[in-house]
Amino acid sequence: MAVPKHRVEKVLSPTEGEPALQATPFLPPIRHDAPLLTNSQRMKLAAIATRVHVAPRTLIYKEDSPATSVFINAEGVVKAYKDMPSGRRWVTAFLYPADVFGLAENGLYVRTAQTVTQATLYRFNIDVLIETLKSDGELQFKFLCKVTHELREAQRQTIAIGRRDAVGRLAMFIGQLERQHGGSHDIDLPMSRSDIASYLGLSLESVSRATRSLEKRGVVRFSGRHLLRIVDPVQFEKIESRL
Amino acid sequence: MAVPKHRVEKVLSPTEGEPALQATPFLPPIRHDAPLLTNSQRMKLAAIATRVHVAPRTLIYKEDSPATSVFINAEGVVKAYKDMPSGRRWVTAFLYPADVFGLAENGLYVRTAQTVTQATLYRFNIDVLIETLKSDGELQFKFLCKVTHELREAQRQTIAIGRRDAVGRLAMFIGQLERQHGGSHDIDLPMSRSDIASYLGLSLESVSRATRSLEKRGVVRFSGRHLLRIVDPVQFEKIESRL
DNA sequence: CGCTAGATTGATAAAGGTCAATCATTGTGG
DNA sequence: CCACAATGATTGACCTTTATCAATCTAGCG
Repeated sequence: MAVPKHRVEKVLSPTEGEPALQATPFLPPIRHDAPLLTNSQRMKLAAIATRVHVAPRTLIYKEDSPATSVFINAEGVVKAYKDMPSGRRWVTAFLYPADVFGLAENGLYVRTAQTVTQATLYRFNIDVLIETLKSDGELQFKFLCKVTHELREAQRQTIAIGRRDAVGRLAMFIGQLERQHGGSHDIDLPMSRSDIASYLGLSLESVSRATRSLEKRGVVRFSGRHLLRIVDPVQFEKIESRL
Repeated sequence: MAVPKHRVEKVLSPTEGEPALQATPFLPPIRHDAPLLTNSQRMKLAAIATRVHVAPRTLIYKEDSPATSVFINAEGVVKAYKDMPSGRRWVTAFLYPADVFGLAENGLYVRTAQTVTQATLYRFNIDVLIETLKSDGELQFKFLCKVTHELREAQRQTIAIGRRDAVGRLAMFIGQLERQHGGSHDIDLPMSRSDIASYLGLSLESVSRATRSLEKRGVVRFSGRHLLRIVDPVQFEKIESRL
């Protein structure tokens, strides 16, 4: 990560309960809200990480550049995207707190990562992290669970994208965010309509029409462009899961 | 896996070079064809696995059933799918040799898995595998690389699905298979058109029209319904990567 | 040799993409 | 504090593309 002139990156000291990983493990016990990492594992990770604070819209790394770091998000939203030759942009993932990102392929980053909101990140040197994981089977297993979890989420997103109707795609996206917010019906959409469109494989006009449609039907209600409430959860669920 | 009357499953002894895992690791050296696992790692895995042979169209496990095994494919093609409430079926992945599948979520399988062709599988007891991985950081790291690799592939598929045009989606699918076959321009499509449609989020009619279109344009040539050759790789590449 | 599941082809209608104009919001400088 | 610029969002008209429904065809297989 380049450090620009006006210092968008600040190094901070580690904090209680961080870094965290969110995942549904292979085997029970369930506890969706239970932290995946133990306290001592968090401390072990914190000891080899740098905790940094980054401003909104900051580039974290670029596609195809040499990968030196792996990140765990502690606070804020980050987007990972790929710019296609045509000029079209694909947002492949939004990273929320307790998400890992920056896993390289053959020493290079696969996507470009950029903050959406301001964010707090734990940055790991990739070699140090790999060595730490190899020498601690229990800790590495947590990472294995996490990546598997993200694989399943990616496949779920594929299903969402495969839907033909824009309203359905948007509903699935909102549903993801709802779960992210711990099931609250008040949901924050920090990203732009254009980012949502790039994520859902829609034109931004379609996203706009879809939000409008949900609002008109009385399913959701917007307060400004980035805050919404699901006012008819039953109807919402029906739209979300209708395939 | 239920063992039916006419014995679709046969237990065999391990074979040289198996089980294998295919993945591009985090860091170089590259070598796409290089095996991820060392000989001794393969032997270690073979020692805790059962090698089974299964007939075409055999159900391996069902969605939401208790997960007891993890599988590594050694030979043949397996599909993983989910049946939606509407009756629509989503094929989320085709598993080829050196692919892992059956990674559970909270003790339950996430998809249904079924052989497309006849297949040879290495079956692991999930508890035994987890213990083995936890106690061998190097081996577990190979699995971490593999799952990360599959995560990236899943995201690439999402991009493919996001394309609007049927011909483009099909081209990306054929491109995947081409890479799977080690870059040969002669490609085997063992799955049905209907499976391809479910995988690409298209109607099977659209898949049919798309194959027809590619053939008419002289980009590919079919020999029967399950064998094709890319006769114009330049044109093919153009269609595949046009976004 | 006919039967059956899978595949192809055709006609129609629905849905989103695209282009273009307008509106809203945020941030900036006077 | 306000006016204005600039970016982002919305709306409308039109067009392209695919899903759907229906009929027909083909390849395996008993």
